[in-house]
Amino acid sequence: MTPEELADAVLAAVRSAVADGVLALSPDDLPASVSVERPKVREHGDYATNVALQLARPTGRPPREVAELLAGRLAGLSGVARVDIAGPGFLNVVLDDAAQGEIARVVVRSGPAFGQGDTLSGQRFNMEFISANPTGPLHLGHTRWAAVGDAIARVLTAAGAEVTREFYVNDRGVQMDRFGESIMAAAHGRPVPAEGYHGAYVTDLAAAIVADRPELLDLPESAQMEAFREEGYERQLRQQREVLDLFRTHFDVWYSERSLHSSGAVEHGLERLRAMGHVFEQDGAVWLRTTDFDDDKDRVLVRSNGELTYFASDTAYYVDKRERGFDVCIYLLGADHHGYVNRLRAVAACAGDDPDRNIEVLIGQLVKIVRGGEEVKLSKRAGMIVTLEELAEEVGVDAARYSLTRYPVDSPLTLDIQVMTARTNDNPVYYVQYAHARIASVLRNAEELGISVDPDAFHPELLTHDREGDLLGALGEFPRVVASSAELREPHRVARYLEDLAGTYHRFYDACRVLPMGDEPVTDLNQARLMLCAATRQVIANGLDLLGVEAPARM
RNA sequence: GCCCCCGUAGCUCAGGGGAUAGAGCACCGCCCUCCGGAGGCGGUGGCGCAGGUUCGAAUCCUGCCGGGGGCACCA
Repeated sequence: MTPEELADAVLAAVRSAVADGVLALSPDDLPASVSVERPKVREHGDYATNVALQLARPTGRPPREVAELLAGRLAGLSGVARVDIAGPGFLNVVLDDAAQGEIARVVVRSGPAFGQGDTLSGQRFNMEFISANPTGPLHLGHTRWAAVGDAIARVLTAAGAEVTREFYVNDRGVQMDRFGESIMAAAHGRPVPAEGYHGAYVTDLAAAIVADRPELLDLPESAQMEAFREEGYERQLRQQREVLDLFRTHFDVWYSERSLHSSGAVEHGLERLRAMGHVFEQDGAVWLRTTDFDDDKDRVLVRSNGELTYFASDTAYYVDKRERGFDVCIYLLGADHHGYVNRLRAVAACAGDDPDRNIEVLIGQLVKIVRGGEEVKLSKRAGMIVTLEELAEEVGVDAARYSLTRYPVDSPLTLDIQVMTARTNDNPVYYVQYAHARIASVLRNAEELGISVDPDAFHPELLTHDREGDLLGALGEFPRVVASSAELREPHRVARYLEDLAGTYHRFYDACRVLPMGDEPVTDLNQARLMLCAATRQVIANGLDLLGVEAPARM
């Protein structure tokens, strides 16, 4: 019996108690769902629910009395061995061994689909992240968003949502000209302007462009700058895409800011806001009255010199996303952009949307990187940057993605390159992958012995050992971990769960012999434990996949 | 000045109102007669402070203290 099935059964018990008149509860107070959780302490049963405590107030009865009413109804369920009332009114449910062991069969039968749910089905999400300027390589901060944004998208998809990953290309604005000027200067061997881009990549870019198109050097100054700018743009964007592909982060849409302007989307967006009545003119500029919706100050859309602001693009872009049919627009931004939260939410409100539903701005704290405890300084302007590419090469894509997704994004992060490459318990990705490889090895050995994983020849009631029960319980948690990770946009929960699961497996493995020893005959218990191994392997693989990390059969 | 994030074990961090607050590292002591020791077992040790809400608070609210980040007709 899975926890979800038990939760449904508990709810049914509540409903029947109300229908029979033993529990006085108005329909409004009937809970939509009940919480069933895995207690931390074994003595508290396989599952515990606090419904009785929650129903005490609306029914006007002491919690333990409510608990007793429900306990009787639950005890009769098939698969339930015992129901205890504990503490203030918890219901502690003990499953019979067969009902608990069934989870292994469910997992193996479901395969890669185990853990997927439908809590978000029917909802369309636009997940925008990274959105870097195409003026340089992706750096460490982008790397965090690449890993986390992609993992959020995966988790949302697993919860049934339809997700589009989108990268907004900031290919408009003065930084593009600075970029072009920088490349042009480097191409001529001149010093790059102070306001320009100074990384070594600029010199490389200039050399590559000149090698391919030497005729650019003969163009007049301003045409030349534009030519270098456009060449640099195209190459830099391509480089970003290639590196992201390598990092297993694939975008569905690369949305150019220029196209937003050339398509008329900006005018259209502004018209929309004007129609909603939140646009006004003052001091020769056009403003959006975001203060109508909790922003600190109103924001300029069109400067007094007639130029559109970056904010105007953002605004039109949001309107455009919604018109493309997305229910929820998620933005993943760095902490240095936290001031944008209120104004973006205000944009949604100005467009007539619900800022609590149609837009979500997730703020990620910054990443610091150290090497053996010594900080590696980041400065894009000075050219001393740690790029996504370098990090992935140095520590590997798996270690980088895992290390970046195992923490909540709202906590600042310090990563030690030495730890990320360590093949020890310091490095959780190895701990989890090792568990997977270890199981794969057992499964290989089983195959050589002619023992197959067969859900039809499985005796769940034989899994009676405490360590087996722990493992089965942990496997049953996975779908809810996925659902809550999706709901909260917190994929790190999956990582933490996997670490816990790996530990639970190692303890099981240590206590329970899976395969027959020597030339002993193959027993049903061997088969049952093998099924448990196969189920655990499946869940680890499914979980790692949600993080974009590989599940190796050998290491 | 205003806004955001963070204060949990010696260190790095988990803990979306629940029962005895967890993990890894570090330190001490154990476990190789066969399935991967990249593993397992045991020990030491903690919620910044003060109120409030609740049957119940690390978790929610308020204030304070301490640390980090941010305020634009920049992009």
